[in-house]
Amino acid sequence: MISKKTKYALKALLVLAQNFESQQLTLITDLALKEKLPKKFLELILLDLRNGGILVSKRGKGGGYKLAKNPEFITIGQVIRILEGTLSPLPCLSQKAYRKCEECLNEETCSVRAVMKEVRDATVRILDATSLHDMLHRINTSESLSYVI
Amino acid sequence: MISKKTKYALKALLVLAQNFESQQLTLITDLALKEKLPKKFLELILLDLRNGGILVSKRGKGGGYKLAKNPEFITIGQVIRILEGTLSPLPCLSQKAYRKCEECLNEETCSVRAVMKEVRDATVRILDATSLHDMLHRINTSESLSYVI
DNA sequence: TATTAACCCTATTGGATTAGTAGAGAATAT
DNA sequence: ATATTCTCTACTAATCCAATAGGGTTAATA
Repeated sequence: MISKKTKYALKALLVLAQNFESQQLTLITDLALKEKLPKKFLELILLDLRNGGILVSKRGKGGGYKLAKNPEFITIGQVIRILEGTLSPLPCLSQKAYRKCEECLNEETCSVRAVMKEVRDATVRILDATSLHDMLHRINTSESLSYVI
Repeated sequence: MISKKTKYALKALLVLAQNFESQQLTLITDLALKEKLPKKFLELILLDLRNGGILVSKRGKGGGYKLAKNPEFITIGQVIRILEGTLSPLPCLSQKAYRKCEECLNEETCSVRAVMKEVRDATVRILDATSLHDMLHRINTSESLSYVI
């Protein structure tokens, strides 16, 4: 399960991706209202995304947030890594946040690890290949909505 | 991330899968010792697996645990569903434990859900296709250990 | 330069979940 | 009987999650 934090982040980022062309800054308040997200909580999330290099902000009157780069170059994988720390189902599989499993005798021959590595690889393949731009587009293209068919 | 509970369960099940041919019962104590798992905690896990239909037990002297069916017919997906409740990254995608996302306006057009559905489908595809028997076999077959190459 | 708008940062909190531990109870073989 | 072994309920400490609170800092503008 991904956390609400991550889900809220993605919802807010999609709004910012829609606004990207305009070059304008968007207020936290507006993001919170538009997506029905708790404002103070969203503040923390946006701060994480900013520190993660995905957003840029401007303080003071006339301030706000916008994407740090084109929505085509921001992937869901990046976002989840910032907010969840990793995409891996086991700590011993994470690139970013590797930790040894203390009860594991031999990582090379651990078959739990081997299967979970397949899962991680499949997940990474999807999430690092899907950008905010892709997601925006996907809403309106029925062929990708397999659950509708 | 999968919980330690699930990881411990898989480790114990793999030992039981190895012992399956013998038709013999295995003691909780032996499973705990062999895989270095906390015994009392493992007791609870095995109970869950038994209630989930994956193990059968016998009490009293000469008692113990064994698999309820052939290791070929026990998948990692089943095990994770018993211990984690679901394989889905979002509650609104779970078959077994569906819950609506309260802040979500329209499930049909939610692109977060659409991407996560891809992840869930890929995960399910792997985990429901991998049995305990597969895992045991995989330890000794180098072609599946992609990280060795 | 005072005001106001907006993000920034730290701390706190209530509740849930995780990862166990404790101990008595029930079944079974000998 | 009694050893043994699983069963069941309860408890606990630590951590994480999902917020909320409130003051601090920055910047525009009148």
